[in-house]
Amino acid sequence: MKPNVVILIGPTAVGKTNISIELAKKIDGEIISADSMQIYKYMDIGTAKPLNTEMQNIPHHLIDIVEPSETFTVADFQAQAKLAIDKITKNGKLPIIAGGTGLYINSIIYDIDFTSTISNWPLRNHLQLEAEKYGNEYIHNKLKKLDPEAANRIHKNNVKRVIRAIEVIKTSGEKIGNFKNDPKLNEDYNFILIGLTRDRKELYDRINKRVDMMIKDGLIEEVSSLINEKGYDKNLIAFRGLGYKEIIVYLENNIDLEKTIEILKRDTRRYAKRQLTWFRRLDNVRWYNLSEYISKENLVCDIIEYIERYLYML
RNA sequence: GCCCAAAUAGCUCAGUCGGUAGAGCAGGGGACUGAAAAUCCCCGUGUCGGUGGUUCGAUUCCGCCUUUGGGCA
Repeated sequence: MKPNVVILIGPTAVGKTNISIELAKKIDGEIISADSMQIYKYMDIGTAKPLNTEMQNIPHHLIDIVEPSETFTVADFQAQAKLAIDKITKNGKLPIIAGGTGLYINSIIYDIDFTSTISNWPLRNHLQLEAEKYGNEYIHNKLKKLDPEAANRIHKNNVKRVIRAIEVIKTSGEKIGNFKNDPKLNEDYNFILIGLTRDRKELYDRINKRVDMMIKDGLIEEVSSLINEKGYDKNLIAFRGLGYKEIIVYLENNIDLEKTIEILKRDTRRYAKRQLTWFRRLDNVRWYNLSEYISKENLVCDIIEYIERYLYML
């Protein structure tokens, strides 16, 4: 008997946190966060982490698990999420993976093997410098010689991915996989995919309001305390997240706060759009448009009905 | 009340020596296998304020009207 796993996806600010907790209460579930920023400790306001009061005693996994200075990757997420699924299942509970990081979701629902393609930061940095020195074309040509298919697929300006493709073939001898042509589903679990969305205008409205709330709740103080009091390097990968990178620029350059807030709102809107693009592509997702629901209760009822029907059919 | 200027994409504006128009921003679509809240690619038809006139032809020139700035009373 394969474990059942509910996967709850949707763009930022759609209302995932709230729905996931309501759902968990009703179906005796535990939540696994699939969020590349909420894994970091001390980054609370900017990542819109659920408050303890919001969680209502529902266990949450993979939140606050590493320091901002630590590196954490999809591979780490995949390994830990799978452990969490097994643990929750063993306890007789239903795992609910909820989050907006598309790559993390893919790492669970598709059978992606990360064991042989380790990362090599010195090589990455070296290639990065080469790209800056000799141009994007230069390292793209380099990839063309090593892995023509990957070079064909990856745009030359997407330096980050060109570098990763070179890294993979150099460290493992294997070519980087092609998700598109080979989407093998992970057969170890039964996935029930649930997508949350809203009318675009309403979603953007919620994003704008949430950014205003974050500022009111002390986002600026959070960022400055991480850097000035806790002493974290402002160049950390963790601080490339939304809300952190914009506020760091603001604190350093003394630019207009209104302007900073506008940029943060815009960047968050664009992020939500990218998330929707990512999730739209997944098959077998049951979508719910929250703009069409009058109450949260109705929505949760519908979702539960769908889950039950799904499990019954197995 | 009089004089001057402006009115063009959602916004800010450019432009057409008369042959129905293009930038930035906003916005939209897409890609995605160890940084992913990252990274990257593609997308511009709009009664050129309204209405008459001149003209083969007006968004462009002229008149009037409307609105918005500014100035003079």
